[in-house]
Amino acid sequence: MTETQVLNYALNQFAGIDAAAFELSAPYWQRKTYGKGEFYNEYKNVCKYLGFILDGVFRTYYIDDESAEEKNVFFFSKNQVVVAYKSFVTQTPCSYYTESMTESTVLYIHINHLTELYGKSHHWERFGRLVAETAFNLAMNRAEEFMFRTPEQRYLELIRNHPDIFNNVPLYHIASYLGIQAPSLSRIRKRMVGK
Amino acid sequence: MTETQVLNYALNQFAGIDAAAFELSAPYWQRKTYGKGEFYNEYKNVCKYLGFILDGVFRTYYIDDESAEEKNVFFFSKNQVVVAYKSFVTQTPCSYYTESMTESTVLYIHINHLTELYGKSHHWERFGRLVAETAFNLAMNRAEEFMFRTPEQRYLELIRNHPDIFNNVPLYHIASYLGIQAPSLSRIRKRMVGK
DNA sequence: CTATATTCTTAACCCAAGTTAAGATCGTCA
DNA sequence: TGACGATCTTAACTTGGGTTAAGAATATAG
Repeated sequence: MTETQVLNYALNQFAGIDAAAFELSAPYWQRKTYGKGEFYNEYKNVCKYLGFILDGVFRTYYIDDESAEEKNVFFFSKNQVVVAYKSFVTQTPCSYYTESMTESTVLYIHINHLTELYGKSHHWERFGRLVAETAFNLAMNRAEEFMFRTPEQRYLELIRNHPDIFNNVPLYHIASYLGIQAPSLSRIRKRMVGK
Repeated sequence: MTETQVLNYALNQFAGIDAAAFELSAPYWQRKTYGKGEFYNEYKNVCKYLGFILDGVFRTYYIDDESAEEKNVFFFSKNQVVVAYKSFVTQTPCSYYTESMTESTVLYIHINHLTELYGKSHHWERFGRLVAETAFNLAMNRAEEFMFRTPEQRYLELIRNHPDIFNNVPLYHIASYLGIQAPSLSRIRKRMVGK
């Protein structure tokens, strides 16, 4: 299966993009590989591309002014869209950094081309709406994790729902994602051995 | 100014809905008043209406299975849209309760009518997109408050950004919204007197 | 204006996460 | 294999929120 076929299949699964609709977009997709630590988009940059991850893991993080600490906000992995959503849809500077945590491969499309596709086919409009809903769900899930769950519950849910991330990311990055310090995660893990 | 004019003006401000586009929607808007404690939408119900608050304050809350506690998720007040967004766009049962905290007046429209309007005018499509973006921003802001701010910082930002809510809602509801218990909020307030 | 309910604060104690620094473990590559 | 860097755990101590229950302040209604 070629990379283009992988993309076509994934877009079909995600938003019912059929062969004809995909054909419209074909000239616009570009391919890029990222080294470990390379940025997909940086703080204060406007995110101009929507990416589809063929392989690899990305993280979006915030740098706290006061503590100067990095706080992980989202992880994105294989067969998912990677984008700084708010920056992308409003074309305003981003508050976050999004970097590759591994060697990664991405197919990406420019916002102008995507906007063009919206006008050409309701399949692509549907895609746009589904990306918006996905972004909302991602943000809302994150809010709910913090509002309703303890760090220990968040840790267990991460393992259950995102084993791919848990297995490919150092624990100190996991801790940051869970909103706690590395020693706290160690204590949680130790506590849980008894259970 | 009639209530309809208020609505027209607000929709124009929010999404550039002009007189002609508003005219299309006019037959669909209905009016309802809510007593204190009355529900806009309940847990397990599908949210079928998008509301515009002419007057009053609503809260959306979650009931924690374990603690059986109510946890406030969002407040909605005058001149804002009130809706259980995820339930509304996916037409699936809601995880939350949304209730009126005061005597309130709402103009609301059924999802089927709104969908109809999407097809009739790009102004309404634009409105739909902006509601989606608003919902995303609301959820993302909430996630960011919990990921990056302390309870004290969240308290100060609530006062600064939403004085209308701060001034019209009992402190124990504020505490719940901030993700802490009432005694903790009291301690925070006490600490701050010195500053 | 008092009685009553609601809301807010306080106190005492507990517990989990933060902080800092040291040391253990793991991986990797020369 | 052995040494270095990266990652993970542990310890000791601090800090702030949770919990419970009591009491103070504030609204509201009769």
